Amino acid sequence: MDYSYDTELEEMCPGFFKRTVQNNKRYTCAESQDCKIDKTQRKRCPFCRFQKCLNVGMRLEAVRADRMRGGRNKFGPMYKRDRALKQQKKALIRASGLKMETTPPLLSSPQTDYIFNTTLPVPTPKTSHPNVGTTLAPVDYEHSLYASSSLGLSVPFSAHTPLPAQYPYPPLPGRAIKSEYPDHYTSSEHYTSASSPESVPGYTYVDQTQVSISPTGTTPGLTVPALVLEFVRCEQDELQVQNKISTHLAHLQQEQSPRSTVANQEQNVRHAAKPERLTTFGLMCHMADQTLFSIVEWARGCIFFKELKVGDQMKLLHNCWSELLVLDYIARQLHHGKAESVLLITGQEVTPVEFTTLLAQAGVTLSGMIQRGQELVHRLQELQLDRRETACLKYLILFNPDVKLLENQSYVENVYEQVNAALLEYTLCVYPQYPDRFSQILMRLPELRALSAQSEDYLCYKHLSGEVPCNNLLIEMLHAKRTCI
DNA sequence: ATAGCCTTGAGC
DNA sequence: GCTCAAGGCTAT
Repeated sequence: MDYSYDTELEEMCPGFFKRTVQNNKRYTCAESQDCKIDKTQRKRCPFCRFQKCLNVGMRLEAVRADRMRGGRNKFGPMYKRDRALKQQKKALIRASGLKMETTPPLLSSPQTDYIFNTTLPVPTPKTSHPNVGTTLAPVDYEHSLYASSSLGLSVPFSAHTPLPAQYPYPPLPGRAIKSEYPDHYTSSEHYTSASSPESVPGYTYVDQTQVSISPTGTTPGLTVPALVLEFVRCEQDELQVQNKISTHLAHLQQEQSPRSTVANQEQNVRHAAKPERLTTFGLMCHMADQTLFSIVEWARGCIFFKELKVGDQMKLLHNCWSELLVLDYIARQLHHGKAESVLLITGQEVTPVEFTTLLAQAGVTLSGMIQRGQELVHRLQELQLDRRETACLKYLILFNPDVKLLENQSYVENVYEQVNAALLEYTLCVYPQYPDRFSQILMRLPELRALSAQSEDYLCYKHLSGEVPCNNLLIEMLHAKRTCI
C-alpha cells in the first residue's frame, strides 16, 4: 500500500486494512459505529477504523487474493484522480458555498455516451433463462434435505461452462493471473478520458417500463444494466414463499401445541424426542430454517450459480448462508418501510410493543444482535437501497471470490466482478446525483458480515446447549462451514 | 497487533 | 529503467 496518499489516507494505515482483509478479521464496535478515527485514537476501535478505510476509498479488491507481490493494480491512478476531484469539490464548496449536489464530475460527457450510445445483445431471457419458480422442481421443504446432498443440489444441472462469456461484461485478459478489479469499471480513467472502443462496456438495457418511476425524476430514459434486470427477474415470488413458510410453521405449531389432540400427541411421542411446546426461539429457528430453504431454492435458479458444479455450489452456500439470511431479514424490513414494526417472512407484523417484549425476553446477546440488525436497517434506509440493489448484493454475497478450493475459482471471481460492475453502473445511471452511492452500499457489507458471523456463533452456542430444534438446516450449514474451512 | 522497512514486478 | 502499489518480514 502507498503510505503517501493525502492526509486522510496516511492516517488510515493501509497495513491495517491489508491485515484485516487478508486475515478475514471481524470487528465489532462497542459504541455506535461512529467513533472518531484519527492518528492518536485509531487503535481504539478497529471496526470504525476499517469503516473509515473503506470511506476513504481503500478497496477490498486491492488486497490480492493470490498474494502475488509486485506489479501495479488498475485503480492506482483512480485514487489520485478521486482525491484530486474531491479536493477540487471541497475547494469549490469552500469558495462559493456550493453544495454537494453539484454536477458530479464522474458523469461528464464520456459517461453519458457510454450509457446511451450502446445497444444490447442480451440473451432473450424467456428462452435461455426460463422462470425459476415455474420450471425448477419445487423443493420439498420438509424432506428434501438431511440426506447426503443436503442442499437439494443434486438435481441434474446444465453442463458446466468455464466462463459466463455470453454475459455483458467481457472477462479481462489479465484475470487469470491477478485477482484485480477490471479497470473498465473502477478506474476514473474510464469516465474521464475518451474510452478506447474495447474499454466501452456496451451492454446496457433501456428499461422503458421503468421510466416513470425514475428515482431521479430527471433521467430521460432510465437505463438499467441487463444483468441487474436479470437479477430482479430471478427473484422469488414473495407471496409464494410467504405462503409456503407460514403454512409449514402453522403445521408445526399445531403439532406442538399443548391443545393438540391425543392422537397428535401420540404422534409427537413417536416422532420427536421432545414434544414440548415450541419456544419463541425455537419458532424463530424454524422460521430461519425455512427461509434458508427458500434461499437455497433461489440460488439454484440463479443465473451463473446454476452453471456451477454442485460441489462449488455447496461451497459458496456454506460460506454465505448466514449473510444471505441476515440480508433477507434486512431487505424485508427495508421494503416493508415501517420503521416502527418488524415484518416476518410469514407476513406477520411484530408491533413495537411485541418487539420491545421480545427484546426484553431475549438474552443480552440476542437482543444486541437484533438491535444491531435494526441499526443496519436504518443505515440502509437512509441510503434508500432499492430492490435492484438488494438483488445485486445477494449475488455479491453468494459469489464471494474469497471462497477457497473451488473447482472453478476464476468463474466465481469473474461473476463477482461482473456483479460489482453492474451495480456500479446501475447506481451511476439511476442515482447520478450520488456518485459515491456504490461505495456507500458496499460499505455496509462488512457490518452485515460481522453480524452474520455473530449470529453463527450464537447459533452454535445455542445448539451446544440443546436449544436449537433438531433436523435443522441451520445447524447443518454451521457444521459444513466449520468443518470445511 | 502494529507499523516501518524491504522486496517484487506490471506498466509506463 | 523508473515508479509505485502490492506482499513479506520483523522489531516493538
